[in-house]
Amino acid sequence: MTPNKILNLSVDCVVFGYDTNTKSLNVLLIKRYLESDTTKEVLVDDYVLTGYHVFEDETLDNAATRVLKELTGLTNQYKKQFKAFGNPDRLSDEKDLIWIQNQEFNLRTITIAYYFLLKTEDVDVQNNKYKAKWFPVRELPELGFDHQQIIEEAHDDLKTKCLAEPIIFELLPDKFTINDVQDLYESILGIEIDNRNFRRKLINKKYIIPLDEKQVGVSKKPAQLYMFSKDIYKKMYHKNYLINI
Amino acid sequence: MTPNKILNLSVDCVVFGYDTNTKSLNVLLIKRYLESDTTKEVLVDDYVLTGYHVFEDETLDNAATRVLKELTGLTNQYKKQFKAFGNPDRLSDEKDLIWIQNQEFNLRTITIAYYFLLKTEDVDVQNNKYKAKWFPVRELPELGFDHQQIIEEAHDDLKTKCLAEPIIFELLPDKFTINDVQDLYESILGIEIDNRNFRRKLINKKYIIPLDEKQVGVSKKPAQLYMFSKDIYKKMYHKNYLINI
DNA sequence: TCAAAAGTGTTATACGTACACCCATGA
DNA sequence: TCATGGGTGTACGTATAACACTTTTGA
Repeated sequence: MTPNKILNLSVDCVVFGYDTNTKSLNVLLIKRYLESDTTKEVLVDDYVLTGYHVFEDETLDNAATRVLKELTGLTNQYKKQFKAFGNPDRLSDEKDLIWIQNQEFNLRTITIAYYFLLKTEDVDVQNNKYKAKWFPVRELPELGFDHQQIIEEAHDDLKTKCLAEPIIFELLPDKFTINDVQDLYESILGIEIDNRNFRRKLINKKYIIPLDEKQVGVSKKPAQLYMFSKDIYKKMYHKNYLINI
Repeated sequence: MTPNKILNLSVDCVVFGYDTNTKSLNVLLIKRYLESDTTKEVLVDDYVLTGYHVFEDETLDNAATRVLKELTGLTNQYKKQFKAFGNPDRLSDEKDLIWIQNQEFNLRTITIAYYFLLKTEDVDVQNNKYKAKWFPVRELPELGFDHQQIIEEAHDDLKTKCLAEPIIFELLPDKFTINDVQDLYESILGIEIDNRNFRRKLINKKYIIPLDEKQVGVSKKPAQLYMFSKDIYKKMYHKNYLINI
């Protein structure tokens, strides 16, 4: 027996992935396609976030985790609930109405939006049953519902958050170069950073640990690899109340 | 005709007020009291946040604004949606079940939590029909539902937010002293701040404007009054991407 | 004149910012 | 040997942190 869905409540997941090769911060989206049975006219052809109803006996966090697992097979990724979206007209665009008309879906549905951080290459998009596809966060396709807005707000939250907490490492492989970290910050924030200053800053952190390893398989001078120690970070961490207004 | 309530969806409002006299950051709470008709035994005796169902045709933000106005008469206060709370067991404490048994209320209700910033003295608690009362945020009474947790998370969000944005002035009168601002930061953050350093820092901001006025009616040396200019702040503001991990 | 709170200055240190060239490597 | 990206050092200015006494005022 399947659990009961709460018909007016869903979670939507903004899945951020970073591709160290293309240096691109990506969002994972699902294809939405529908054509008329009779005229073959294309009725819906765009992308949406992955999401689903919350079940009656399930926490919001668990619903988001379940949805991510269903799409990617992944569990234990960094997850943050960042905003609820529930305007009465958020599903009332014409193609959205066509899309949901045959589904058990309340027109006034509130969605609790989460974002997840992972590595683009951890998801097998080739064999994905939802035809999930990565899009650079600054080159999004046409999006259904209010998902454009949801992604923008997730990205804004991520921008703020990555300045204050070491969540950047959730998007990187365990072993990374200093330039990987810089490239990732530049992707997220949309800015350029001075390499010398950034490098010095990062290397001085005790929780950025140089490994006895260098890159392999690169066609140029291989770079020094580092890892991030969450343990050392936690031990060293003390909240500073710097008023910055 | 009254609009239809969405029975499994509510907003709850954490109303923060600052009392410059007692130098106390307060939360506005509503009395909950019920005794048995037969035995006169006290069944429920505690406090809760102000909140209400969202109406079918209403945005979440408007629902929160409506609830604040209903309780305080105030509109146009600083407002932030900071988290949704929707665990299946969040209303299942015994006294909560007693309290809601005669109400049109779904046991699995999701609440969208907001906080508001205002001045304690702007609310007339003497004649308040809900018996609203201010409590210092560090001396809260017994609370119903999951409202203790909601207040704590609101307070955490406020702590972070007041370091990065000039929302502190939403809690102060239009004319304030430098020490008022310091006291308020100390109340919110629960820390002590060096007066000389704080004073210099604030006075150097161009949007903190000294007035040709001093305090009146104080029994000691009257302090210089200042105001905050949101216009100048906005003009001067440029986002700095200081990585602070 | 006294109690209370307002207001004031200096120094050392850390951090951010600006800036240009050499080096190591694999192809 | 060359093209590519990795890696390095200095100087300056600004902001923070630590620290204690004098001044002004109303009562």
